[in-house]
Amino acid sequence: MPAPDISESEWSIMEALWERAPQTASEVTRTLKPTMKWAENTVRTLLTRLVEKGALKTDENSSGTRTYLPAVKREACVRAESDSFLQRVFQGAAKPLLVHFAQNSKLTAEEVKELKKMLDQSLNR
Amino acid sequence: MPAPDISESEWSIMEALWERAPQTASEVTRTLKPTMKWAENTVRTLLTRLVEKGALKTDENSSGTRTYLPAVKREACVRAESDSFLQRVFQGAAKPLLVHFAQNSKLTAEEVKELKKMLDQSLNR
DNA sequence: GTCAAAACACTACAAATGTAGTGAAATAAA
DNA sequence: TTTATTTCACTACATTTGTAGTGTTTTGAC
Repeated sequence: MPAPDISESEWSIMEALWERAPQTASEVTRTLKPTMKWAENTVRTLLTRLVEKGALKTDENSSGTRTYLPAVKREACVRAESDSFLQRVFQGAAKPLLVHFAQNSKLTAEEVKELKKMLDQSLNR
Repeated sequence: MPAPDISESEWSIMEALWERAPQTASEVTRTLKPTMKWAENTVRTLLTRLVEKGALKTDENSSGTRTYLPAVKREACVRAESDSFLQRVFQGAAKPLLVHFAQNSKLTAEEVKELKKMLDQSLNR
């Protein structure tokens, strides 16, 4: 069960279902309506593809309608995407990546404090 | 000149040319030969596509052979890719991203020190 | 000048992605 | 039960990506 490849459009679907599951196709459509202006059939196609990829599972609910839910954990997908991004853009070097995002993000003092703590912890581990 | 979309294979080509430019198609092929085992024509196709996208420029060199060189700065592409990744996988929230990479990278004490400094600097700016 | 080697322009073609449309089947409403 | 609505399975189709092959044109080596 290696985390499947999830394309950009597909991520939106996954997020909706990681957020709340199970949902029917029309529920997902309504959930995403404000952000993405997709036809319902587009959402259905993406749902089907994600099931084929093994990223989602599907079920008939009591009333006979099909519902969808994640088959892979968000964490696993985030990890896979992150690794691939790290390789592709930063050639696997975490420090430059961290530098980039540290420099380009507006963080609050609070967040900076937390991050510094995390960094320290990452050392003796 | 918004940074063009550069696919995974294309990144390898770009890296070679950001590293050293200009290079002819065969030079790029030789440069990448150890890593990617691509036919020379594959490299040529990618070079052509990158020129079409505006990511590379091309020139006849004195001896009549065509040479390639970057038309966009690595920094700009890194930024574009990073932004899109940040949106897609972390919904635009830099802190979780930084937490993720801080936790999943083995950094040296030295690197941690530098990063903490960067974080501090990112504050008063 | 002839011929092999290198360079290049075109073409190829399958898989993945984005984005639906069509038509049948099931369900709810009248 | 006839009809309108919803759900779904299939099909569609243009782009992008990965990965070359073919065939022509140059060019460098005799």
